[in-house]
Amino acid sequence: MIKCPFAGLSATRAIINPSDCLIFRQLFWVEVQKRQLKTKSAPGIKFREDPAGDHGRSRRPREPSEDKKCDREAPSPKVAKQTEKQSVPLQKEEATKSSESFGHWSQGLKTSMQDPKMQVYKDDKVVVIKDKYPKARYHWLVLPWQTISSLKVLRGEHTDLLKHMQQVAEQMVQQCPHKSSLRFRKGYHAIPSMSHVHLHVISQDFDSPCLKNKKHWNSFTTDYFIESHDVIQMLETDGKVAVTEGTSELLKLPLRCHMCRKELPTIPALKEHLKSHFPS
DNA sequence: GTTCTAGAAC
DNA sequence: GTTCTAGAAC
Repeated sequence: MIKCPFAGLSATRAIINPSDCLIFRQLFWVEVQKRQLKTKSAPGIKFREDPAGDHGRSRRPREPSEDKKCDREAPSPKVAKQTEKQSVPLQKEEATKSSESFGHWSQGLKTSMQDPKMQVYKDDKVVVIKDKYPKARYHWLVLPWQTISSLKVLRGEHTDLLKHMQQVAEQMVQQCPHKSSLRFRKGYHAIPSMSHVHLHVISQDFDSPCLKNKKHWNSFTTDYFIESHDVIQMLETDGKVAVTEGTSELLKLPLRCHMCRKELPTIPALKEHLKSHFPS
């Protein structure tokens, strides 16, 4: 049995065949639309201002449990709220086996994807969570339940799974209330910091206080970001994903606007420049 | 991945 | 003097 992720839809369903999944998904998308429209402030989405006005620059001792989420509120449980532990299909047990690996920061996605409060969509193959530190107005991660550490271990047999991830990613775009005014990209970081394969679905405004440095910027605006379509194509033609040597050097490139290619000297200057392309 | 901070850049 | 970055630590 799997629990419906919506507070307002508390009925449980057993996912026993694909048509059940479809019904479940339809309920999901309807609910997401309703809730996003209800909570949205038109026309643009404003990030909450840092109450201290210092954008996290204040110096104070770090507490282990602290989780500032780059000066924003905690991820809203509005979209997907679950109060009961659910059974998770496929390889959860396998992932849980190595419990000590969950402690390290690089394993954080494995923890987040299992957290019902983080999940905005799930089916028998994948789960979608909001990026904990979104680098744009909309930034989701699509993750397979199957434990796949990185692009390096992907083989031809994973092609269908990656196609499904891309399909779900596109559904996330389509349910976005601002899809007509924003451009989205779907892709993978060539050399991700976090373990567990994850597909980024990110709006191209890059309007976020969590976008703070050159690495953030270049990881989404250079070839460090590999289109989902290209990864799938590599798997189909070569049976593996080739990451070009020297890709990590792309992170050090000068800051360049992804819209007009103008080079900007600093992150603050870049952010100011982006306002001309994406007025709030 | 993020936070923190020394020191570079202005 | 302040702003900003880069790299260590986590």
